[in-house]
Amino acid sequence: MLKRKRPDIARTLRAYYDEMFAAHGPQGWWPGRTRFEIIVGAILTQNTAWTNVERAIRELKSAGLVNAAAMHGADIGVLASRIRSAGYFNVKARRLKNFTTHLFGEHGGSLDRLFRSDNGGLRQTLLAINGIGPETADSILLYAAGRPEFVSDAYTKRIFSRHGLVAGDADYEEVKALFMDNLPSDARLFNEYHALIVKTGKDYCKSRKPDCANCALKGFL
DNA sequence: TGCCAGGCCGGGT
DNA sequence: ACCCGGCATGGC
Repeated sequence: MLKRKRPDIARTLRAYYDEMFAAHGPQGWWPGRTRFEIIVGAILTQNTAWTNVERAIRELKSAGLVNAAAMHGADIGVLASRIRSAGYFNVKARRLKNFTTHLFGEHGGSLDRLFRSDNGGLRQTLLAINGIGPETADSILLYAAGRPEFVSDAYTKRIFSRHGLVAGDADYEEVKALFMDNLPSDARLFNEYHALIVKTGKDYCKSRKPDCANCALKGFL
């Protein structure tokens, strides 16, 4: 069913964006130099603090492994030991390999070719790779491929459900749709918006309890 | 000292 | 279609 764009929601989302941007300024995302590094970071940061990911990427770089060919050829045990600081290192080493296996198996190792390919949708292609779920796929699409896909995450759901804009039990696609349906399809806007949400979310509330007394909800926006 | 961090998968109901 | 346990390090 096609949802009509609601002007009031659109204005509210804009106001939140403006408020966060005024408070924090441009975030300069994604924190990574190359498209491949962005993809690696997107996988490594799954349920993990970014500071731990930074160290893991440094370790990979010092071994010359932050490029598709080198990572594809690397021993999975070596990979795991290098990304140890990011946690779940055995799982994530496999996920990195799953990605490069697809990249070389289907696109000759070329990100350009992967991003150009559109057999049934690039998002579906990414989601079919074991270890790439909706948030990781959208992060790759937005920050590496430059496509206008809004990235949702735990912060987004927490903040915007507390503000009554999505249901507390909304799933990933539902939260994403709030933004996709009510904002212009603009990769630069989506880029900055998600980054600002993460920045804000980190200070938003230390507790996950909806009735947390220390929650900054009252002072937010 | 426990709780939390920019999820996702696989097996069970 | 949900629900849950597992995966693991480092910071506060």
